[in-house]
Amino acid sequence: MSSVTIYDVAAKAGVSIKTVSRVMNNEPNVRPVMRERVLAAAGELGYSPNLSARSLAGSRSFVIAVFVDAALTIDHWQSERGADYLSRIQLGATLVCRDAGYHLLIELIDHEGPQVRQEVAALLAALKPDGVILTPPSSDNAVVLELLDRAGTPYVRVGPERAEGLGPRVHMDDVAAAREMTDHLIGLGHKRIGFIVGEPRYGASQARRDGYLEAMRAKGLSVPEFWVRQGDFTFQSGLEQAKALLALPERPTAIFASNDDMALGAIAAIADAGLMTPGDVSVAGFDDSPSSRFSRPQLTTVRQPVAEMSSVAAKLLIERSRGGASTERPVDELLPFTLIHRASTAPPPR
Amino acid sequence: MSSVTIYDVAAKAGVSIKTVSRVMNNEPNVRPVMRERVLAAAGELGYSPNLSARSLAGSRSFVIAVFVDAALTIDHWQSERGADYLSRIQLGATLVCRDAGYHLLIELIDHEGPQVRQEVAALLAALKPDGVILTPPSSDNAVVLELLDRAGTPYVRVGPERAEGLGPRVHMDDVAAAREMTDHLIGLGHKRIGFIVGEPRYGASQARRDGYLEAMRAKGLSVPEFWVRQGDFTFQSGLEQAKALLALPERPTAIFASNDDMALGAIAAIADAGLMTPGDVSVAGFDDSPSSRFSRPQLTTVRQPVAEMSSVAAKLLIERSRGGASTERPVDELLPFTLIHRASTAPPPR
DNA sequence: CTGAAAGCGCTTACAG
DNA sequence: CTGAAAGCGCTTACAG
Repeated sequence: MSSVTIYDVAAKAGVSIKTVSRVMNNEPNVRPVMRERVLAAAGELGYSPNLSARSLAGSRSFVIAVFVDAALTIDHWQSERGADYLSRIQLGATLVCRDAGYHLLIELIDHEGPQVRQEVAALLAALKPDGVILTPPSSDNAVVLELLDRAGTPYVRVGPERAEGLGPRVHMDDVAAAREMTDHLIGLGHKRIGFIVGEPRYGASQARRDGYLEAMRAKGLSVPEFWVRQGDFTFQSGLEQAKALLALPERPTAIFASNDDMALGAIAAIADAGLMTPGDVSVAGFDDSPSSRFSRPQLTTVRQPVAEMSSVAAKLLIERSRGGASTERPVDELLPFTLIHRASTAPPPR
Repeated sequence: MSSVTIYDVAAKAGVSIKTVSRVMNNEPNVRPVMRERVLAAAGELGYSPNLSARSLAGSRSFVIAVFVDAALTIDHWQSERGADYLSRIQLGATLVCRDAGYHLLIELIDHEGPQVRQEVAALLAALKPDGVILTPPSSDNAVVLELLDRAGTPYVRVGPERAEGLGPRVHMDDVAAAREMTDHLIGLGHKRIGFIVGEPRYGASQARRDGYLEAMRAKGLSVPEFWVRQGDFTFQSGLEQAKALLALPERPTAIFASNDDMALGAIAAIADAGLMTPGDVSVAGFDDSPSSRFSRPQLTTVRQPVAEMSSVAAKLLIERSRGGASTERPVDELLPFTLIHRASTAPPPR
């Protein structure tokens, strides 16, 4: 089917294509009468401007891209652990884009190896997105940032590990969140609190461990090395590391797993050991994932503003794409986390 | 930054832009020497063809769109139930698209109300995707199908409710899967098996109920009306409906919930009633969602080939986009499901 | 096997 | 407030 073009609308409305263009883009300097005529013609013909033509002729592509790490995402998907983080990123950004007439493209990027440079450069050249939302570990990747700068493509770093000076960022304070959760456990009376560290490729893993250590030290509680166990964000690793913690001569009365999947693994390990959560051992998680609510007991955890972060990122990029390089002040949005108190944490036994 | 165009490559290689175009598109009739020269020039300049220009000039856009229901998806996302189905659809299609140099666009469609027609038409006109993957309930939406046909946009219906004659489809047999799961329970010795129906807007809900009823009847087991409870695919509805089943004078010895979230709700209800799963009551689910593995006991469930369906759909569309309207035989791919036997089902007590 | 010309459907920059 | 011309970076259809 041959589609309706700007020429058809112009002919029907009896104006030039430039006037149609003005109306479609809400530009000023069109008499209301003209505007009405064009709108009517467009409506009758079912006209919708061709995105490729707009993109080629103009300076905007109406596309926002999200960069996610290919290996981690595929691994996450294929291990059937779900992809809650990516889902939330998508939710936040999609809704904003949709309202603004933009389209969201999720792009898998291979961050390891020498082909990053070429892959990202090709993507930017081919797509010419109006903006890119960078998720960890893209948010901190020097090559990606350099190529974006060089291409002049605006971007927002979501939840980056490294601080300012590297371009706009939207993030939350993982250190403070882990500290508050640890304080919550200490406040309940726990002194022996084990910690399960996450996948080292994510900067958040270190941040959460640091928050835990800070809180413990601030309260004068010593942290033997063997209380801090290396996990990888999977249920299985949570189960194994919790088992190791429970086997200690003086076993912890609480386990803080730095994500929910590992926390659920810890609860399973506690049950396997014939113990109760939280009666014998309290468990805290991090993420507020869907399964944190399905577990029994329901998990005490930290809600990250993931959808909010990507929503803010998308808004910033769309604003910028519309207004030209409007706000040149450095963007550094810190969004609040929330401690979700549920049933898996309680005072220690006795 | 001004980008590298086909003219730059042609100049550097000392050929016409048409030859560069031939090389970039792997077209025949280029001498190996020329090909090498062009490739070298393109490599040195870091050339990547502009997608908008290709799309505007040519007959392909290198974009595959996925239509998902806006209301259901937003609801799913915001209720923090995760979006496992969409994640799997994305996994399957993204990987295929990526390998083929295509881009995947997830588009939220409002299926209710009068604006569907305009919204979908505008989307197709603006994007001109090379193909559309329809997920339920888009797969069965008459307006969507009509507009796609009219626009001449190839599509594949994933998991449609209605049968042949409506365009290519890739699906699984929900009725057979529910029948087999019911047979599994009957085979364990259960005779009183309650069923929790899913959200009625999804065709799969009816299919699964039908499978359950067929299996029961085939074995000569009567199904009192109050054994079949209406849920809505949420944990909460599973909990409530299971509670109702457990309150029956002759309570069922098994509950078949037609998705995993409801099955987890049922397990919770059983625990709340001071009973054991599967010791007192067996529970079967449907979906093989991530949380089905995190639950205790782990859930016996049905694994749907969701990623495989979307992967097949993407392959079909890309093939078609490449080869012209190649295979004109009606596509009707039936993909196999798998019963996953885990710990939540066992013989009835006694 | 290779290339010159025309055109895809818009926006930009300019003129009036 | 409105429009005619040029051009965005490719592919198509044709000629040689």
